[in-house]
Amino acid sequence: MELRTWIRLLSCAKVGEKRLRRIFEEQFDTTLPRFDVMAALYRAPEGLSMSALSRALLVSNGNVTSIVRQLQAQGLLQSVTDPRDARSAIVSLTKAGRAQFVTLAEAHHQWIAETFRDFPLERMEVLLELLTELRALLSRGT
Amino acid sequence: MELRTWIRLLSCAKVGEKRLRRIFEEQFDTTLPRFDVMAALYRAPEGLSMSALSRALLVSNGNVTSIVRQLQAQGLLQSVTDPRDARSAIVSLTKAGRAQFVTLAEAHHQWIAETFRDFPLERMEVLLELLTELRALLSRGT
DNA sequence: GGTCGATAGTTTATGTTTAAAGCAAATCGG
DNA sequence: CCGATTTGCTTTAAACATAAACTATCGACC
Repeated sequence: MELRTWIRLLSCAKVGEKRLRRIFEEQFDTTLPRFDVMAALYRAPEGLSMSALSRALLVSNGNVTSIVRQLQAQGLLQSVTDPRDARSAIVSLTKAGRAQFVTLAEAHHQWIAETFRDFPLERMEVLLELLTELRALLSRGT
Repeated sequence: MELRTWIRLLSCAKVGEKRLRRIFEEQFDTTLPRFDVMAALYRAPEGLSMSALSRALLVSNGNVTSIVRQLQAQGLLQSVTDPRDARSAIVSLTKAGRAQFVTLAEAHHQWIAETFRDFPLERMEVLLELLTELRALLSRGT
């Protein structure tokens, strides 16, 4: 039963990500990881270091490097050296990046609203609580 | 709230997969996708076509090609042309593949048992049910 | 039989992801 | 002040993943 629950959770994540990837790809010619980076930066207007980004997104450091580079090439984010620490870069969204993110977030939200439309609110509350509990167990001993 | 639930679900999947990947990598020098392929084949002793595999695992056709090739190179699975249809290959685990899978599945099960140890059974039941319901919504209109 | 569309797989181009190795700057212990 | 370690980030190699283009076969219809 634990196995079934785990597999079902993975399946939900996979199906949903597939859908979202397609939306971002078809409608906006971008990808989910790029959206994730932009979302993290949108929540941190003062910017984030590469390490902070990689921690926030649960991806490796090298991975962030390449995604940031692409977004930077598109002019969606900027990177400046931290005056306190010459090793560290502070990455933040540009004006264009914020505008682009708002558009993407809108589509994201719309997909979520539509998908969860028929999911009763009180069940959603229970689900959120159970997932929170599960994540605590999963993160145990990290 | 729907957004938070969705994000939390993704987070659970990501953290868990990270753990599992590490276990498979460190202890058995293999990967999660290979395990997934082997699991699907273990459940189908008579074998599966490439298309059936890719449908079962929710991954693209070309992706299955490369993973199968690697497992084949390790002698863990075999591929024969379907006598009914020369286009189609029937892939199945070898004896060595089944033995290897049993070992991997054991480690997998152990990780799940340990992770979910403190998750009360009746909550687990509710979680499984909610995830099942959610997956139905996610798969809607595929 | 011969053509035409559909199906099964592979290949290719692009992108994501990790671990590990490497580099440069910061920090710490003497 | 100065070597040793740590920390922040990039690079590299290998694996995974997709979509799109391609090859080969099958089936159906004439």
